[in-house]
Amino acid sequence: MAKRDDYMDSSCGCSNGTPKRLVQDCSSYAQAHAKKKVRISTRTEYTYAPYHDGYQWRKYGQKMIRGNAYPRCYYRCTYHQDHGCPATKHVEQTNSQDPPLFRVIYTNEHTCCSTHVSDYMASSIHIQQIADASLRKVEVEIPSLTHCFDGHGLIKEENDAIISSLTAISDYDVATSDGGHAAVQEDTPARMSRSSNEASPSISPVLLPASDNLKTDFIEQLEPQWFEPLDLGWFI
DNA sequence: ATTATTTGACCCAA
DNA sequence: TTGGGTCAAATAAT
Repeated sequence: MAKRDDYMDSSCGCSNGTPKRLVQDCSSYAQAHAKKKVRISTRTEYTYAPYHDGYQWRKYGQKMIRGNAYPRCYYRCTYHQDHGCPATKHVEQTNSQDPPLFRVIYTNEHTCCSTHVSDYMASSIHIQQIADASLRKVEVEIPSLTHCFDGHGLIKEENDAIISSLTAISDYDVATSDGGHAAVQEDTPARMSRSSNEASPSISPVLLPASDNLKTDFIEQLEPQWFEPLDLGWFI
């Protein structure tokens, strides 16, 4: 097995193209350790979905950090061994709210561009974050509504409608930004990925038109705390 | 059987 | 000596 410093010599050639989030700190700095041969880029993000950033990660450790209530989990790129990708990330929960907010510290850029998902998929993952966060918040505040309709839940259906409508909006953006090559009605990798995610709600393959009313209602129901970490600027 | 995760041990900089 | 980061054997999941 490669020693821990072996991959530090790799160059960081490609941008990772992760979905937009609240980026608190984005910096490059020379490590204090003299034996490190390259500058190591790091950035810290806060997100409600630390495990869905468009890349595949493998956990290699977990540690309780002094002064923290929650453990820090260590992940490296799944293709670390195959392609020598140097990207790693640390994930730690920052509070006990519902949904909990996570701090994610990314170290090094991906060099395994084969793992890089399209902006389309990243955007879809972003939509999923918004919908899931919205669903969890409503379930906490109005738990009785989640038991409507034989347990399938009114809220879940609303959630699916939100996802469908937001996806339609996103699809329109993609279709108009890539010269019309995006096939809105086809099953996309993003949609297939979502359907295979056990934590994700099911999504109808039939896309609903993006309703201005729904869009407006959705935005009005969101409190400012949901805008900032999820960066809804692109949506508004 | 293969792949991913868990977790105690180890390394090393501060 | 301490604490953060990583290793690697054991275990779990697929």
